[in-house]
Amino acid sequence: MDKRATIKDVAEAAGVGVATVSRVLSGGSASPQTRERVLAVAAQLDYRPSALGRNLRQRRTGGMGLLVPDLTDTFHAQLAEGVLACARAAGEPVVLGSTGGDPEQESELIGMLLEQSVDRLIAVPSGDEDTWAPAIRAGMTVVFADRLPARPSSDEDDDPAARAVNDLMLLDGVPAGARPRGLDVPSEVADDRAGIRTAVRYLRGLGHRRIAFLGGPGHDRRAAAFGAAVGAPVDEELVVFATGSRDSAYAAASGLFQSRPDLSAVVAGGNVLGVAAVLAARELDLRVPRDVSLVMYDDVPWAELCSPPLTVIAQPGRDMGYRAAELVLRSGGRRPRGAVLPTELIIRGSCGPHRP
Amino acid sequence: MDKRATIKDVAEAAGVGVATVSRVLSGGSASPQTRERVLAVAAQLDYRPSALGRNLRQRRTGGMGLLVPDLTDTFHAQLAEGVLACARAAGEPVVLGSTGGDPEQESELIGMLLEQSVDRLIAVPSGDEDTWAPAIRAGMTVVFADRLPARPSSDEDDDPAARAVNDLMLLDGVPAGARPRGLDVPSEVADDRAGIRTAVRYLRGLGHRRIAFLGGPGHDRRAAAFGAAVGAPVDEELVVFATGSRDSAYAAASGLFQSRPDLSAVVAGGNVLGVAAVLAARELDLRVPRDVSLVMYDDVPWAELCSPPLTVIAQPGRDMGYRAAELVLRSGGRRPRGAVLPTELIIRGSCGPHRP
DNA sequence: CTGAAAGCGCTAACAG
DNA sequence: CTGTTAGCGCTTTCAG
Repeated sequence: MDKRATIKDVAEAAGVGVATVSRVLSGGSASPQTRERVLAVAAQLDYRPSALGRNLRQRRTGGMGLLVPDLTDTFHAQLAEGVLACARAAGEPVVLGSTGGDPEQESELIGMLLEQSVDRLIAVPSGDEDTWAPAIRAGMTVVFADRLPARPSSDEDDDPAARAVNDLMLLDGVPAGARPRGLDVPSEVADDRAGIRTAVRYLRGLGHRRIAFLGGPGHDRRAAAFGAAVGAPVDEELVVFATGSRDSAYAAASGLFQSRPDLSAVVAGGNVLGVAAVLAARELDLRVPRDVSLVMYDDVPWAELCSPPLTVIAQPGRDMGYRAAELVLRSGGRRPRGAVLPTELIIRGSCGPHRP
Repeated sequence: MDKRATIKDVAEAAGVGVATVSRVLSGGSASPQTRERVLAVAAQLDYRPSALGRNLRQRRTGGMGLLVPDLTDTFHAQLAEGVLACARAAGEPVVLGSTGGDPEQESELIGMLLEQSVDRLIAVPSGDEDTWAPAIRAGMTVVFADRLPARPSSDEDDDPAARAVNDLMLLDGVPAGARPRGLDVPSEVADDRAGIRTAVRYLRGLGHRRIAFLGGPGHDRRAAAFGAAVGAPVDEELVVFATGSRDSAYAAASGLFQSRPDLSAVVAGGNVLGVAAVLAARELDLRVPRDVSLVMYDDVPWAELCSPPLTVIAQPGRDMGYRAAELVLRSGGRRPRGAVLPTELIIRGSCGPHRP
């Protein structure tokens, strides 16, 4: 009752060799006669092939790893649900890790996955390309979701021109592999350029001129898109970044509102920043949308909870995860580049006309 | 560059036997001299022991499985983060599965974990004890979190008296193992009896008499606690259950408000039901808290987003997950029974005095 | 079409 | 203290 039947048990009970059992169970050739008998015995013994044996033999674990910064960020949870749905359909296990947005923890988790011989990995990356190079080199099939790793800081400083080019390509969703010295990794990301542009245009149409962007780690593409959407010259003070924690997000939002009372609208780069903005505004007695209009990235179930309900830039988190999983599973054939998924501006009640 | 070094490589390079390498790396005895050499070579070769080999040898996979109904339920995400934090600290992998609240999918995932020889499992169960018996029988170490599996339906129907007793014991957090014919599984759950009682008393103190309970799958204990808190006779119409989807939650809330316009307060058994209640109330032009007071289970980051901010029964989701992981990892020694964790009523703005 | 045999990388006896 | 050896359960040549 405690120990499971092995392939050997089945072979003996069916009066065949283990190889035959293996073939039958993995769809190899066998006479209908034998096949039936083996299948019957296997069912009878409630035999389940051990992934352990198979994995060792094939020198790789099936399934995939999934690394996200923080599951309590509802968007990441949606993405994870998508990955899990695809994995479940494929009968494959998913090894999950939460990095807390910390490149170091990310590295450690990659190491752990390597140790487990998990050679397929979906990640919402926190570290830069240097963090990810080892994983690629180790032969892992990785797919990035939601965002791409930043370029190593040394490059940024050394070569601002290259960085600018890179940012532009980033915006267009050009895969890193096509970028100079980048990683060759497919990815599933949202069309941030279009998403942000639509939002900014919408706010402009409402009469807003001083629009701020409130971002978090990994929102560089969105910030760049914001810059492009508002057009030069960008008021740098209106682009602020938090560091990842909810407290930091709140502080950043609060600081923004206080230092720039002239702003009339803000675009939050993610749902965590969105709630931070609402809370900070409320604390400062700024009414949404009367005093300040707000558009938040991510359509989450509780966006409507706010009154008025939040206008959002929806991105298909679940699809993104599902597609990333499909991609990483198809590592056999030609590797598609991944895709840039559409966003949608869902207008609810958190934006109003500019009141001078 | 592509293939990793094996223990054999290290042994050869260090001029020792593989057993010695194994010993050194797992803290066995070895002369300082040898130990140092082995360590040096291992580092030099960037050797990482393969979990595959070890697992097969030990006929078990390290780490643990984690099964939750739905990650986009923020409480489950918090719980998962707790589990991941503990696992990360222990360097153990976590295989995650999302059941969608469906016992059948749950069974399949258990089967998948069995196939992977993952013999430690933390679960927020959806199926009843019959669903879980196979896992236990198979020798898995399981720990339940947040809730316990329901008793099989046959028992319920056959023996209402036993069911009543069981409910009471459930309320007191008596582990299933101590209940007649129950599963012997440790668990980490919140003190629902106290949590609900505190909330009901609070509402009573505000003058509310017609208080409803809005529950979802797995909220039986909370419903029972609610019954106990309001005292007999319980108005059965004021206790309603949704089936798991957000739509169902909304429908249940909406139906409740419409069928019983006399109710003045509702206790939502989880955050999903909480937002459903807010949305349904808003749709029916019921103001919170003027027309209806609301207390929601789960303190989530966005509870304050609502205006007024939601009064909640907080339960330590992260701790719950962390503790469950500790418990399942300590499967070697004596197995503690788990614990009933405290809840806290956090009063914000969604409850007001009863206005007749 | 089928069986025997050789390992995958590792640990746990068992000798030396 | 250390090396040799025997598998863990499975897939995959390679003969038959």
